[in-house]
Amino acid sequence: MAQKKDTNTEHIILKAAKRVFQNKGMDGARMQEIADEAKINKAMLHYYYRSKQLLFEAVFNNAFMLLAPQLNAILNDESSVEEKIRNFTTNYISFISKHPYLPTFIIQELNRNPDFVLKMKDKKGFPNIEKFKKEINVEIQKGILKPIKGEQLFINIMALNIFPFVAAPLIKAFVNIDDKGYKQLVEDRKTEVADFIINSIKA
Amino acid sequence: MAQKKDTNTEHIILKAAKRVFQNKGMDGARMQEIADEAKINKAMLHYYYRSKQLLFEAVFNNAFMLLAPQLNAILNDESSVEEKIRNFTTNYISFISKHPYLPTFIIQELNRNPDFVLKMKDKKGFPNIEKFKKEINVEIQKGILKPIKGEQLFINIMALNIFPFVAAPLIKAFVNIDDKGYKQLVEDRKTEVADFIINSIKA
DNA sequence: ATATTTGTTAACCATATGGTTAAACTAAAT
DNA sequence: ATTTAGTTTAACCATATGGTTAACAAATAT
Repeated sequence: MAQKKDTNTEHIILKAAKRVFQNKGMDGARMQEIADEAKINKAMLHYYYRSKQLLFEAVFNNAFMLLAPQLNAILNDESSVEEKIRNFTTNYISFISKHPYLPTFIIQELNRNPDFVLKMKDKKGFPNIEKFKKEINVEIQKGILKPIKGEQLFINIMALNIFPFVAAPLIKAFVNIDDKGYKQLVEDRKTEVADFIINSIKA
Repeated sequence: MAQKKDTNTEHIILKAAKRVFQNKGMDGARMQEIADEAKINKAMLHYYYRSKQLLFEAVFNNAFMLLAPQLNAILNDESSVEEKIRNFTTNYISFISKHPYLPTFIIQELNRNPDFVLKMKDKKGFPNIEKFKKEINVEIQKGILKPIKGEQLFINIMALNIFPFVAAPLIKAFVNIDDKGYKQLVEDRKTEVADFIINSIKA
């Protein structure tokens, strides 16, 4: 029996699909374009992934599973809240700078199909906020932090870190900067954002 | 001569197109679906708007021109920075709660076609950040605010206000709340977000 | 060696889709 | 009443698109 060489063609397809789905989204992506990108016959896409939907889901799961550990870093880490925020902010911005498509892609497709996230919730490794909430409350009790709800703080951290990537074109226009200026601005945020948050919540 | 009744059919089409484009985006939207939504013949869409692209642009400009004045409120208002942030946060969250599709739609389509924002920049009423930056610097000089770059503060304000709407499905999953809980959470943010920002920047 | 399974391609198919056309309809102007 | 110009519809068209098929090539098992 000939063994599947899944490492080769199948992976080439996935990488090509990633590039195309990232840029065009599910609706805008074309199977032919993915085939061209992978430099193979269009039939191969169906041979390995059956349908556009399944190929898309492979790409989406892949993207989501890349992002989830980043969030778990802040949620399940053992350090103090301040340390966690500083570490997360630097790491996350570095990480996304290398994969700038990721947050936009995930958010866009979840808006298109909100049920999608329910499938994710079941999988282990899906970010859970409970431990983080407890730690916030402990530090509030200790007088280290001002009172704030863990949910709201978590959303604020996400917002300040992720939004600049999701809204990049809008920000470039409003702040009136080119790609270089934008890159610098994002780089500055690695420390700016952490300071901004810590300033706000420290008692 | 029969007079154009542009107010009627043309407007019905635009409203239907708005609903469909909001939910499906340019790529996911179908002309037939818009026609069905408007309860008219598909040919009418082309009669009044020539092409899908032009109909889409009508919807997009409409949406953008609805959002722009909201941002100008904070950028060109005469009150103190703290007042501006408090007013903007309450008003903006109220406004978007009534049009929850708006930010997602605009951001999604700008990512699909970043050149689009360049056309917007020329139009008068396009948000400009310069006055806001000066006012920040003045209040920093006066010792009212801690040092912060106007651009970064502006991005932070945008992020904290807009992100929860753009990433609604993600947030609902992470924070593990239903629609009702999400609504309450957003309602709370009308004051939470302003406090969070002010806490951070006040000297 | 050869049968068998797996990988790959070109050609094809059904349907969806944006867009067009020509004719019918409506209502005001003459 | 008839002309005139805008409005609306059904039918149509060309092309794009996701997906399939059948034949062929390559690898593996017997």
